[in-house]
Amino acid sequence: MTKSKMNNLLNIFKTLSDKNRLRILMILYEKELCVCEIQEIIQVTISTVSKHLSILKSAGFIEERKEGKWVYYHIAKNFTNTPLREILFILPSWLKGEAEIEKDIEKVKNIKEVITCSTK
Amino acid sequence: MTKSKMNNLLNIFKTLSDKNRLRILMILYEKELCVCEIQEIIQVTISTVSKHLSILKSAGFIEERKEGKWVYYHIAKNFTNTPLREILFILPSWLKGEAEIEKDIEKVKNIKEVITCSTK
DNA sequence: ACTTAATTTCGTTATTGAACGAAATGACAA
DNA sequence: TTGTCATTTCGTTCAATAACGAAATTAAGT
Repeated sequence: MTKSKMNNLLNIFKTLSDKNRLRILMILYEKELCVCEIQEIIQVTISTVSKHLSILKSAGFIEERKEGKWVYYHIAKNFTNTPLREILFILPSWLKGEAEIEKDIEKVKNIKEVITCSTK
Repeated sequence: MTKSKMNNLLNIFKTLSDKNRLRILMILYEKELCVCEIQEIIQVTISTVSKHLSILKSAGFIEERKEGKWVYYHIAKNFTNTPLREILFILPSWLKGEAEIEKDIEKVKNIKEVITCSTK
């Protein structure tokens, strides 16, 4: 059963109506990251990060890739619909220069190559 | 005190996260309408319509024009920021063909030229 | 199998937001 | 100024959602 355009669009807007989800999207534009790395940057509990990721994923914004113990998330490459594709394309331009986002991106760059979530 | 890009964008997405507000926007693309005409179409109480309109207005999506006893609302012509302008431009294409929206638009076309809110 | 680490799920709490009806406000006409 | 109609504001109720910690799940490595 296919969702209506209306419900799909509402789901997209609701997904984007949370600051931490926008922050997560913006850091994923920079680099594919695992849950614990995202938690390092966003600074909420791991369960909250996981919940945000599941919301972003079910709306089609991000995709996951499992590798060993880790689950990596990246911006979606396969788009399920037009609004999603167009928003993913334009979103970074809307938040460019925002101080909080720039800080997060800076943190992404300082994340070590080898994952060391528990031995941070 | 200027709002941050982040808060502005969040406000835009929150404003668009409600079905009745999307319906109101879509009928206003068709034609400038007063509060009671919008109520006729959307079918919620007048106070609820008024609340939605104030939210749409404060986010910059619509503007008002007072004429006698009536307050007419139309899609904004003066944009306060980039995301707003771009979304207002593209939104109709995202909801084109949606059954519920088409029905609302049909109702707009059948609204009489002379306003007769109380003598409907 | 057993332990450890990463992630998800569950149950709870606190906040936000949509809807309603009633009361208040604003504008015009008699 | 009084009455009427359009709209907004206020107070309340109910549903949705973000956050947390604890428990459950999943995947290696020993």
